[in-house]
Amino acid sequence: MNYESVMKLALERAFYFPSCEVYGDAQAGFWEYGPTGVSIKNKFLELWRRELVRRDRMLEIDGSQIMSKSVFEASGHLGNFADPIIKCKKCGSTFRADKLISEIANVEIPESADLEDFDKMIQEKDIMCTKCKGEFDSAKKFNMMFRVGIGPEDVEAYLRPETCQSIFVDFPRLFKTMRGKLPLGIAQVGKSFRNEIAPRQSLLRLREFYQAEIEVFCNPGKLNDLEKFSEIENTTLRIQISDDIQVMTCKEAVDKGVIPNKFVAYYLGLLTEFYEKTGIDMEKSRFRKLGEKEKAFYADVAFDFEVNTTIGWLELVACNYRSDYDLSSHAKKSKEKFEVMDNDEKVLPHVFEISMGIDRSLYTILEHSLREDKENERMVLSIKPYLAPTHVGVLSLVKKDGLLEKTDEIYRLIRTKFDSFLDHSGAIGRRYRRLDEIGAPFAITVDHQTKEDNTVTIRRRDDMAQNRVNISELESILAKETAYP
RNA sequence: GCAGUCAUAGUAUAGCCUGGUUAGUAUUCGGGGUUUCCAACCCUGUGACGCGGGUUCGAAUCCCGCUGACUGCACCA
Repeated sequence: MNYESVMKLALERAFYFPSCEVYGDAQAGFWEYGPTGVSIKNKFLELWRRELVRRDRMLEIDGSQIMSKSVFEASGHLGNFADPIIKCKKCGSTFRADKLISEIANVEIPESADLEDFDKMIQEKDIMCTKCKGEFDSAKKFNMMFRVGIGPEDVEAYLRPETCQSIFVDFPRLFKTMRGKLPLGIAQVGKSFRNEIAPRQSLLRLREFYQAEIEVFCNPGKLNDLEKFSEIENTTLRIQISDDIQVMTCKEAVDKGVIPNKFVAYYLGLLTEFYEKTGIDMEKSRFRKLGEKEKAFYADVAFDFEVNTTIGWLELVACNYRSDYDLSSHAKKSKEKFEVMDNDEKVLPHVFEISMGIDRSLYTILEHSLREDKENERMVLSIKPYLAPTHVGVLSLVKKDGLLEKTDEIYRLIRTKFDSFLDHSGAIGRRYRRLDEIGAPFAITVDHQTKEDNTVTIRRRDDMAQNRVNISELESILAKETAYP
């Protein structure tokens, strides 16, 4: 389905909707998850925990969203996460100072240069606004981080622009107290905040968004010395090489040098196995190796996991080999020790990061799962049962003849075990359609026969087929059908 | 941030040009009835002009500002 249909469903069924929408001064880039959206998000994260965190024995933490200024001085965000901008005094157009100067005067000034250097060059070269020939105001830094003031003294601090900084600063304590051994994965789910210039397209470009990040700390001398690589060596990856997407196993990718080492390949393999289980159409996915100019300021080698949607390729995960950039910066700034022992060797670990965009992943799952069943005139969200916001609808065929009471009884039996929805009102077909739209994989219907022999029908969402089972079997059937893979 | 288009119930829309209606329609949703296994039908009810200002006797309609959405450019750790 397309963006428009997903958006319509999201609004109608409370998957997600704009934040503060009753007020006129609501700002772009902030969206809320409704009950249906939260339910999918929780299940998606549970799958993530199972397939990555637990599988790989990672440690999960939950850090602060507000972090001190020093953190971002060390991480480089205060310096690098800001763009030098200049604004025309006359028409108000804003430009990237470094880009404009290189375009017009053909002089390269690094974006991290002092602001005075930009002003000087603009004066020297007599650069005017390209739109209205107006004069420029002096250059300013636009930092994408949200600044906050702590306490009555208004002490400078920032909302984190990525969740991983707490993982880095917590690393020494975690390694010691959790009896860490390299390679060690530390994971975190939470919100990050970026003051985007142009937030767009609901969940796809937010100012406040969810990340599920994993930082794997490793011995840089042992990137090809990884026993568990055998677990995924035959997992196939789809990797973009020049203009083609090539399909190859993790092992082949390493042997051919497409991926620099087993360590990186291992995690790209895990990630692939995870996304296969989310129901995203993997035929529409690719890993793309980023060029020098595209990479983040801290990344050595970077692969983006991207998925093709109706609005183009969407970056769902950034996989960055950050080397010792973060740990050495924090070590230097904090004067704490970040080296650890790896057997007899003292090393400052390198970091490989798997930074997942949750909101974008959820959108993609919705887009790839939503389909129109024209034959039966219905919209169906064919989402994996273990990700469905409602597992099962519990319906009475009619309200009278004691069926309502019987239905309530069955609902009470399963409501704490599954996400269940009780519905008595209206035509049975309408109630089935409603469940189809929010992706409930099953519907239990109580009919007259139920009173005679204690059986109910179970209807399957995807093919509308029904079969009759005894009430005593319900729990085990549903448990089996909605279980995580 | 720039440019263009746009903003009316939960959703999708009509009305705006040419100012005056009880703001229409479809669907959804609540209550009731009837039928009972795939959005049927009948009765009934709830529900909207993004926010702020201006013009006018009178503004959903005309004007200005703001906010948002969409598309393109720029940006994107």
